[in-house]
Amino acid sequence: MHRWSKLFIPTLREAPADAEVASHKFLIRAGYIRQLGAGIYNYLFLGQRSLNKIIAIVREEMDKIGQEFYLPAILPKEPWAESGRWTTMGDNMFRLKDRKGADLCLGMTHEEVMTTIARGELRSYKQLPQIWYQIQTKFRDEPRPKAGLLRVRQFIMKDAYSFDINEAGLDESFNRHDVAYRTIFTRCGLKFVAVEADSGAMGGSQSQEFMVYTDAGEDLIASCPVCGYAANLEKATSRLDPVEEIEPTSDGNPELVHTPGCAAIADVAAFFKISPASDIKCVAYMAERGFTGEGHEIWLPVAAFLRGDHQVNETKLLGLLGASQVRPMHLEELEKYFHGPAGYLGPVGLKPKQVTNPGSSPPAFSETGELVVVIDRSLEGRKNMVCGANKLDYHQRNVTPGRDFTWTLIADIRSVNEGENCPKDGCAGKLVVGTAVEVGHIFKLGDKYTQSMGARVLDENGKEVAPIMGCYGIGIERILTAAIEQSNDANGFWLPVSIAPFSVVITITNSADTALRAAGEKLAADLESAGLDVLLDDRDERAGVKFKDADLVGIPYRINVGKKVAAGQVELVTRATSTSEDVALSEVAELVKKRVQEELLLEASF
RNA sequence: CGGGACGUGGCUCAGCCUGGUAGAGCACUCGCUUGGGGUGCGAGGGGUCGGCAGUUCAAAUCUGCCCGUCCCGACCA
Repeated sequence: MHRWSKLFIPTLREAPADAEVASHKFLIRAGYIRQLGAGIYNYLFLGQRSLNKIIAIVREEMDKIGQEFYLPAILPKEPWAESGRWTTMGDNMFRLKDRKGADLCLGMTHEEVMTTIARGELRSYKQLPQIWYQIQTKFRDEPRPKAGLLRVRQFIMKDAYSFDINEAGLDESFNRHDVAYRTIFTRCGLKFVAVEADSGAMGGSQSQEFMVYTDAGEDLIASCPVCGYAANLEKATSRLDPVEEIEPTSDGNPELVHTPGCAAIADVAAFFKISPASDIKCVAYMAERGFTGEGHEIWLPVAAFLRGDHQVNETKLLGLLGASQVRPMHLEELEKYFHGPAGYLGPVGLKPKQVTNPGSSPPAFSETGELVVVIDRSLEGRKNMVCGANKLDYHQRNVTPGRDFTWTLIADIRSVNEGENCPKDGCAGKLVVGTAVEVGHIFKLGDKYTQSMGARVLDENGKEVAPIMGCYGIGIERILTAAIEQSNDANGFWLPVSIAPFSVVITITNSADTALRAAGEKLAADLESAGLDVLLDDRDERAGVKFKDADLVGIPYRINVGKKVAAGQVELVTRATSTSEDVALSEVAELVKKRVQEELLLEASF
């Protein structure tokens, strides 16, 4: 029996000043967590209890498709050196040395270690497929931890890895995770959406994120309310309405125009009395692509051109270039590659590098040419546009892509905007953009790790092949955080029964009244023997204090044992709706049990 | 890593500009009181004012350096 009077549930009347989002404030006020350092938290009794319930659900569903391992959190350098990520992971990896001076790191993900196991043990296609998972603490030295448990430096992750002999097998493993994840998030009571996602610079053919819409989220999701299309903004596309071209002037050929002080898109549009959609904007980057033999970064100059009213999507650009990062060009670099100043950059007269391995990814570029010129698809077929002239205070008009300038690559490198047309054929929907929290991610890795680390099995023809992998993650704390974000009010929050630390709290309104105490004790025992997690609030506090605490800490049901007990009645309060109903003391245990079971069934009935 | 803010008892904050006894509310302890939405009264305990150095007769207060935390951006699951 859990008696509140004996437990450590340090509730706070006020939230710490540095808590911004609801989940952060309430996790602390409700005594779930306490901060130890930036992005480092102690999980107290209620918090740990809730996380344990989440973990139990994850484990139950994962056991249906895979096998649970437990890998170390402290890892030697070698596997990371083999995959190349010892270098490329950069500062996000916590690194340390042992007493002998050997390099170690704290695990931020476990592809390498899992691949080490596969390499050592798997020999035949007959041993495939394999799905291995673990529930483990991960460490990532986030540049900016924030929002309580939303972005932290130590967190619990369920990570799974699949090994298959071929693409069809990977499809199957991927789909099984898709189903498992949907079941897990549904059972946890989350209103989630599965979206197409970017698979990152490491490649991979398919990538899907599980998102919960909330203002506290850091990801932007574009979705179509008509057909259900949903994608991370890093990946989302749209169909653009055709742009009405402006009429050419004079002979229709590019013409230099003096445009003093027009360094911004808005200035240019106003000067020429055109829509920004008829202006070509230039964003100049230096992109990092790998390392030289000596370990120096290789930087590539890149000019990205797109419509004046569009924004560069750097994730798309990175993927296109096979680059690990981009940064804006410095002034002297602009001068070197464009021979012109910022605000007046344009594509005419540039010397683009050429792709030397067409059709391959990532692209390789010729030595000839000065920079990689990338233009967005939306410029294809356009004409008579305005762009910078690579000369201070001058623009050009009558510029037509293809006729007046060429490029290295043409691709979708822009971010969609709310209100643009859904990209699905025949769909008339308009995209909406919302913020969301990522609670899970599944994606097809391919053979990057098995290839580079030398994992090989024999296929049915006796030929050596590298198994292809999928990897699949769930952020345990983020499930709790997202659940709080989606269900809170001024007084606190309420969790789904499946992940709440307790299903029901029994509030003895006056602990000094021995009859009430006895009734509460008996009711708690009854509910407990009915299989429910019960918290008995037997503290010597005023009723108001107990009500406030009960509303705060996330427990979905409350039974008030008070003066109506004399008439054989108690009150059953449903936290989510703040509704109260009088129920016979003799029947309330059965009723609550029924409600709880119904809710669990509903959550499990996906 | 760039920009900004902050650091005073467990929490929320005042005091700092203009240097001179360290404060309030909440929380905590004890007593009484009250007993259905954070009761009321009284008496208490608790703070190297983030750290170090400097200026000064004297520093929470002024100066410098460092550390830490939060927010925006960059980055990232």
